[in-house]
Amino acid sequence: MVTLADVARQAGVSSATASRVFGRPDMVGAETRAIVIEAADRLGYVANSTARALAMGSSGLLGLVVPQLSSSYFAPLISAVQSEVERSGFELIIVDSRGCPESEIEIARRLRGRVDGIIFASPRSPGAALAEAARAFPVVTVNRELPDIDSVSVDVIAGLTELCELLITAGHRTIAYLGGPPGSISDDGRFLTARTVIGDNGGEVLRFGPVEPTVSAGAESLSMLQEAGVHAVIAYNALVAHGLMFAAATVGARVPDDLAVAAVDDLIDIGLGLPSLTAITQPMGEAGSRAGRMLVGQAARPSGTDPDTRARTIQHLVLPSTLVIGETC
Amino acid sequence: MVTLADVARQAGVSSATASRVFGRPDMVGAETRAIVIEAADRLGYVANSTARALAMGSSGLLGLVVPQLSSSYFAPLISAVQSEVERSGFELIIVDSRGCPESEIEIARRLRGRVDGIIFASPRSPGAALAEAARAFPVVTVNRELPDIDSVSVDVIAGLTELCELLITAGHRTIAYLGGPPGSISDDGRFLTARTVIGDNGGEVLRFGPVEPTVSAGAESLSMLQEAGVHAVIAYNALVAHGLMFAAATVGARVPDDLAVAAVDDLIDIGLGLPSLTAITQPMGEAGSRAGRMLVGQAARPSGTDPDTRARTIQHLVLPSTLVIGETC
DNA sequence: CATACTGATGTAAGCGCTTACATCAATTGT
DNA sequence: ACAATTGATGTAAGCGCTTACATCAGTATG
Repeated sequence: MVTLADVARQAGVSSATASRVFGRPDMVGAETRAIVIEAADRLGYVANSTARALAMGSSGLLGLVVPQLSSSYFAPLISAVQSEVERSGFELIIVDSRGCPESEIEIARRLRGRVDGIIFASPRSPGAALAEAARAFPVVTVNRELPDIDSVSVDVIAGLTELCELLITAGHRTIAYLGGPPGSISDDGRFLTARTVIGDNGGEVLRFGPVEPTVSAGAESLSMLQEAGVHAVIAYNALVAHGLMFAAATVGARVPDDLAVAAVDDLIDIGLGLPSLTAITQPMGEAGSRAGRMLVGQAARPSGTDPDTRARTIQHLVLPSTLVIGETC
Repeated sequence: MVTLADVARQAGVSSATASRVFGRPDMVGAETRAIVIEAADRLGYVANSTARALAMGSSGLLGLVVPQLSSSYFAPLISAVQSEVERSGFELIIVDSRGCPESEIEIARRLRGRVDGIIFASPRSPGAALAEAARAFPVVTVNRELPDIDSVSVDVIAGLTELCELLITAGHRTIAYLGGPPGSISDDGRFLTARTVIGDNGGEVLRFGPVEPTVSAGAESLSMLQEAGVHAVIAYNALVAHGLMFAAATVGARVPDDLAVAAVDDLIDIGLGLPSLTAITQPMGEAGSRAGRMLVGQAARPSGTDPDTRARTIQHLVLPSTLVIGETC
């Protein structure tokens, strides 16, 4: 392993100068700089970022904790966070909590002292545990607002409200909400919003599910809805909505005439030639890059500054979701 | 930030003892150990893994470079690598190379000196660049065999051969290969294998595509195949196969009678009530855990040992793929 | 009872890097 | 021509941890 000292010796300068060549090139004479660089890559020098991290008091690593890595919901977020973070010269370490609240905080413990900050995407842990993880440590949450932690959330509620009003305007009074796997805070919120908005307009919401996030689960749910006599459904997920539509096509039910279909996301267009889906689009990529920027902002702040300066205002950024009106309702 | 020294002072021991309490608990008297631990969590001590890494000469971090994070192909691999690596007390840092060969090696440069080893999943970079990245540094490749680098690959060729024979046996002589995005080494390999096997049996392979990995792209490809008059197709991807089948159903073509369909993977079952797909299943999870284990094995080997001991034999592990015969051919 | 051994703890020297401070030559101003 | 300023470089003190080695008491052995 070739070290800075080796490079310095080879170049005939002190290790301080060698260090400066990489860290603050403008502090070094152009000539010396060239010699050092030349020496460095003759020797194949690669900076040891561990040592650098220790000396500088920060690792240049940021953490991103997601409930599920292979989820198309988080994919654009992960990708955006990664770009944003790399743009600022940080490295990203992504950890999959497997949707388990305990492992979220366990991960936070392990990551602390190794990374300069953490983003929790849609965390399921108790707020207190998260707050604890965030004390005196840069943390940003996504889709979860906690009093003392910066956050960026996507306001599905607004889009959902709009959607409910659309359905009401279209004459629907009984509307099904086909919900997702239990344990999701957002799922409850969505149902409640739908119930409130629709209730305020003299309608009624029936909650169905939970169903798995798959096309077949959606397809299988159709009979359930038909038996209940509903003619409008809000599916928590586009895959499920597609399943419903596919099953409807199979049994000869027309969309939207016999069944109006809408979804809370539009993650996937499997392109079966089905009518275009009315769905609430969530700007997860945008959320990711905002969260990334916030975290970089916190982490870059030199930790030595006095408490007053450090006591920044907590930011809660809320991004609007968009209702995209398709042919399905 | 509370350090080991703080804990030691609080506990009234030397920092060496405090260190040992965490690193080699059995070297410390039971009583002292209790006192130190007590002090540590009264103070809320979290070990600084950067410092530990520097002192011990290894970071406890491993890297995994994938061409696409949000790919269902790599999802089981990523997940398995993560489990394996965590089981061994390492942390995993996952980086998305966005399928770009240059960024693969750029990432390798950045990661080096920060992690103890790297897994490249289906790398597209030139072999020389990878070999360079792996010199005197633990590296494992997945789905790419290079002379000096440990690897684990999934032998799609074997399954594909079996598949071709199946099609030949079923009486097909002209078979379409519907290929994926360009630049994939494996895509070429698959086509060539198919051509060889089928050619050896007096058949002929027509290459179509490239098509995108989506259901709609598959659906749109049907007419192309029909015009060419083929009655058997090997799709590089299950989504595409599903699209073909869906389109076939739409135009009244029967599967497998009018068109035999097979796919090289079975990543997704969108469950449209279509006949079960004949496909080659790739054990990506297994590949991931094997690769993880290999890398841990390399990385755990103390780097100080003499060259003779270090010169281990290069391992190339090949996992068999399985041909799962469904109803589509 | 002196000697050798054992096990627990302390001392201090790094790990490879950054950076405040000191140094020194080359400029600049008067 | 001399002090003051500037810019480039060297010196050395850490960053928080691990660990080889020294130390020291307590036990076992002759």
